[in-house]
Amino acid sequence: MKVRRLHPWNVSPTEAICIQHTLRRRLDLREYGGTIETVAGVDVSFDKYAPTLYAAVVVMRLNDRQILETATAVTTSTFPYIPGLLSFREAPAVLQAVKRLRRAPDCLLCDGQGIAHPRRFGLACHLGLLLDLPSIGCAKSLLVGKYREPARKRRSFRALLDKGEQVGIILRTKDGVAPVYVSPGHRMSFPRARKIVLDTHGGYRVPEPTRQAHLLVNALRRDGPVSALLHG
DNA sequence: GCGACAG
DNA sequence: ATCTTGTCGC
Repeated sequence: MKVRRLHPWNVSPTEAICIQHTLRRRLDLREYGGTIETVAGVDVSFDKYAPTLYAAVVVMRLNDRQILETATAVTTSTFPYIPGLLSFREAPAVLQAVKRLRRAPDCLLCDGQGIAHPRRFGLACHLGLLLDLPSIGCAKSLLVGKYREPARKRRSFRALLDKGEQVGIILRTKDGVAPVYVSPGHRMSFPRARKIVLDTHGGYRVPEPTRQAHLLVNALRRDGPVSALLHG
């Protein structure tokens, strides 16, 4: 599928922040009315020493939660990991993998934040805008904001607030297990983001599309593309 | 100036 | 994120 060229990638951290301020204004955070039948989970892993990034995308159908397609990509990192600038390190690799999909998914589920970000432009926002797709950020830890612990039972949730505004929700996907941090990326509302995460839940803390993408990138990194094909 | 800080 | 076996708990 097509990828929009919104800006250069070989930029400095300062320029990256400037780009985030510019792109955030193009986000559409209204309730998306379209039908979402397929969700694409994306994830990235990297070598401890080699500057190699491994990306994977796993497309799941919401009806029966069946995996329809997967794609991977191996690239070289050109940007360091800096809190708040994660997308400038991981997005290029993810885009390469997504471009290889035969069919475009209806929504993107990312391993990171959406608008629950200091400049309201996390990885999910960036990818959603570049691919022109509704997107959701589902992170395993906090980047910004404050919240009160949700009840211990599954599906309990509380608002994630930052500087007086809601930027996401803290969602318990399993009884008594640490919650996940869900925030809209692009063309997405809080309620719908929460519903999609719960609908793609497969018994583990993180939703299935993202979890499968995680398993796939690790298989790709450890055992190479051949083994990754079997795991996909 | 001192912490906090997605993956 | 990555380095890694067993082990505590439901």
